[in-house]
Amino acid sequence: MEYKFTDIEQKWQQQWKNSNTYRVSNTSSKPKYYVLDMFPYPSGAGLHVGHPLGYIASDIYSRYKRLKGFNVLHPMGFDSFGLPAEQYAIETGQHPAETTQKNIATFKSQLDKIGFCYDWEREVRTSDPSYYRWTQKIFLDLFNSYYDKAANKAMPISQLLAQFKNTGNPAGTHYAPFTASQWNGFDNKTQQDILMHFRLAFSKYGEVNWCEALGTVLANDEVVNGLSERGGHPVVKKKMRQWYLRITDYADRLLQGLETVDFSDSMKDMQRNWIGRSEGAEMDFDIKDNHQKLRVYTTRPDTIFGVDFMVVAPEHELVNQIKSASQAAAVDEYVAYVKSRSDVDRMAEKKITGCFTGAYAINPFNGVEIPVWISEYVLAGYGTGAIMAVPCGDERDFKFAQHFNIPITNIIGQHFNGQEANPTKEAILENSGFLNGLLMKDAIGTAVAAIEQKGIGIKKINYKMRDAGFSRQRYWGEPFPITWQDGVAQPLQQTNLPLQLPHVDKYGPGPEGEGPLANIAEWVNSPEGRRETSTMPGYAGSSWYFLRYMDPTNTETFCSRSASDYWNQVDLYIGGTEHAVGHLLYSRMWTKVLYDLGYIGFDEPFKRLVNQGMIQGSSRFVYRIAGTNQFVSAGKKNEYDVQPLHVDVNIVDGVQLDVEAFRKWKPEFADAEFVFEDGTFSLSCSMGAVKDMQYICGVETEKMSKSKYNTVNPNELCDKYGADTFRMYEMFLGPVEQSKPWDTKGIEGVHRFLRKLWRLFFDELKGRVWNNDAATDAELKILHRTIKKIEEDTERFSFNTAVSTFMICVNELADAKCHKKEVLQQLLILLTPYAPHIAEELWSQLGNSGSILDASYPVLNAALLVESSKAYPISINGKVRANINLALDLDQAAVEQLVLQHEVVQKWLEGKAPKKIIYVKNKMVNVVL
RNA sequence: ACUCGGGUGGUGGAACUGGUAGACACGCAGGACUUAAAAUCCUGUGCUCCGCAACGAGCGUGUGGGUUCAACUCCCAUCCCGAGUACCA
Repeated sequence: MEYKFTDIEQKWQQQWKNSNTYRVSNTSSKPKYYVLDMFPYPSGAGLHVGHPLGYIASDIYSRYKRLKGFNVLHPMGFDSFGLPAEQYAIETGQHPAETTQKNIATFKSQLDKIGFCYDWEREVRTSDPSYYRWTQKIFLDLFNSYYDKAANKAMPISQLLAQFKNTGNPAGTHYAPFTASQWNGFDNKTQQDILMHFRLAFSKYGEVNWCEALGTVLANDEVVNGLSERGGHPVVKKKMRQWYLRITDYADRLLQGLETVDFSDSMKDMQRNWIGRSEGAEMDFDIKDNHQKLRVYTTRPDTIFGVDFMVVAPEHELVNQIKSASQAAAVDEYVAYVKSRSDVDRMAEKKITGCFTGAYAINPFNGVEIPVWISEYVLAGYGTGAIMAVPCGDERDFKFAQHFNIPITNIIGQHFNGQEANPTKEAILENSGFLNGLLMKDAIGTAVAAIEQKGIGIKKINYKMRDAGFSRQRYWGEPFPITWQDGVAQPLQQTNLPLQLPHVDKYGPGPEGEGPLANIAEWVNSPEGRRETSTMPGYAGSSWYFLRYMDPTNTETFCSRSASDYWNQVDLYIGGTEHAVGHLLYSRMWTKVLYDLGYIGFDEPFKRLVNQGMIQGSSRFVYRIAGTNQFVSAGKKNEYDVQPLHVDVNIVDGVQLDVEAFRKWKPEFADAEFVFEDGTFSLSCSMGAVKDMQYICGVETEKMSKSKYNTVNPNELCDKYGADTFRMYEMFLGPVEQSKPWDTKGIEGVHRFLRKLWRLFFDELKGRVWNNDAATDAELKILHRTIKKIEEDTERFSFNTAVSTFMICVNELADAKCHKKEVLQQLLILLTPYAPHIAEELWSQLGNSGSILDASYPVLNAALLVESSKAYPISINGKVRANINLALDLDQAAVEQLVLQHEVVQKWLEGKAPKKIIYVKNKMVNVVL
């Protein structure tokens, strides 16, 4: 009986489906465990071998946890709203709903082929109205909430409204103060406009990243180097009315929350950098001969006496009010120049530019007059849009001063060499008035105190992170449940949700930069007013999907409190690093809001995050002699004028090209001729493969993509070797977290292992070979060593070494000719998470009924691993020279005595006594001469 | 430039708290079975040297130094690769 993996896998996949093996209940006496994959965007290309890496890892862990007695939630769904589907729709004339439907079907069939244990009854799709009605509902919650700074949490906006009515807005908030009577005197529009400044989801005119080619606004993290992340189109700044999420109010909690979760250091670091918290002070400088004050932000108030000039962002509103008559023309010209420069220009050439405004600020501590400049290196959007420049301590300020010949004041003595700025905090201050003699890092506090005491500034914390843009001028996304009446946003009643996306035939942009929805008059003009025509961004639906899996069919709420209380946080979340600052920050924020509003009982969504590495493609090249249909082997390519062409990796064995397959690959290569590695030449006529005539391809590691012909379809590997082999091979390739190029070559080794395992049970000739004999101690030792190692490896996500452990175990059992059920049965349970199909099959062949997933996990008998004595290496001065057999219960003194009697040790000692003998229990003995 | 990872055989990678570096697998070489192939099995495989051989010696984890009886592992310096951020005051 041989290992017929195709039959076995089909049989069990069907069996699992029929008996609902993977259905999960929300009521169980078992402890819960929630394993989640970042759900995929169902693109038209289907899965390639890179995608399932994380899914296999999570599947292994889920099955392992289930065997260990947990009630495991392991769902899957689709992030099915988004730009590519819409782009594809425009290109092919199909509706995104149709293509999405088709793509999801392909994805699901591919996933099922690998044998994942998803509970498909919990599947979610973000583009389903039954799903996005809740995305819209949560949006309304965001819209109807504000961040209460005192309580440090989100509260219903009705509370704020009551406060405005009764006591007004006190001084010190981000909005100008007003009294209750003032508030009550405002008309509705004014009141609503003010409330808009507090809502967590709010609308305002703002500079946005506008991408002309895509016809939409992009979030900061969707823009890379001034180009769109998708497609690489230029992005410009544009003023538009947009929706935003007030994520900046959560900056501190997003930062603090990182302390409570188990993410990798680099992941936490990326989030910290993105949030970009900095502590400093804001202070006002009087402008000479002018009533204006210039407010700057600095993290180094200790350097206040080293300020040689001020720099204001060119867009700053103060510029026009303070520029002197003589400098006005130059300032206007410079501002025009800056406006003409796009982000791409700025990135490409960073040169020092600027213009003196003619105005002077007064240093409040010594009355010195400081020239005020404008320059594009100061950003309008950060801090106050103005800085105090300290050239001896800041590199950019220094270069600016040098470029414009501004004299530099040295306040750090020898620490400043005049050649470059020194940003140290360890210097003793000089030329610094009341700060003289203080260490800079101590002077920061002193300076802030003085600033606050003078009433010219306050301590201030700033963040790099901006509020998140939340609207897109696109069709394929969630419509906003908002209508506009006389410039006031009106939320839709919750009972009217979902607000369904209308069907359109044309996806072209609407007028004035609006989205395609603006073209549908009957939709835009609703009885309640004019509908919002933009849609929500891709991250809306993915910010809360992990909650919906807990209670996927609830029609009363997005997720009942009892369900979210039971499943609680995602215990293990697996996905790529590319979502470090996008999805992960947004979903963390949404979770905090839902927690603040009392919908859920936890404020961090993901307890532990594991980032799987990217599997890159390993491309193969053939070299065509320019202008001919002749191809040169890699080793000879330098002798000709060649043009490298990507060749399908699936017709290359390692690096050796299958010449016949190549001729059949594309019609243009049908009569290709070859110059082989040994220099021999082939004729175009078909000829049998001659052994020594090898065509060697070039190799390069690149991103996996169809156009590079380096994609490998998991379906084909499953057909050829079986899903179990495929799963184990993906794991065997290396650590899950590591990126690595795909190489199909080694898959044979894993396949051989599974066949060898099969032969422990069945022999091709003899048939059944497993038996019911009692296992020997030696055999049980092999088993229990494996139990121990597999458990350790699985727990710490070291799946590659776990696969090795299985191989060693099977090799040892085969060598020992051990075919005993007592041992094999336990081994199968260990193997189940990794190779579920073959484990199920052999489990039932051994005469067990029911799924192996309901078997009890083997218990380690540690006593079986203990040896009575052990061979220890003896090293002399760190170098191993001999071995000695020692009983395990010996103490240091007894070991020393035995070691000294050892003939090799005596030879080295030459009659002298050793300095000391080190005995590391269970490891080794070292003699120091 | 800054921050975070990472450099181990021909290749992918093991070595968990410092304790016999190179597990396991691929590849390669040789052999058995076979008319032959496939499949399977066995042996060898870091480098260098000595020898017919058993055996033995030396060198080896990017590079240079240090701590230690003992370093892939810890410390200092330096080079290279990858990821992220990019005028954030």
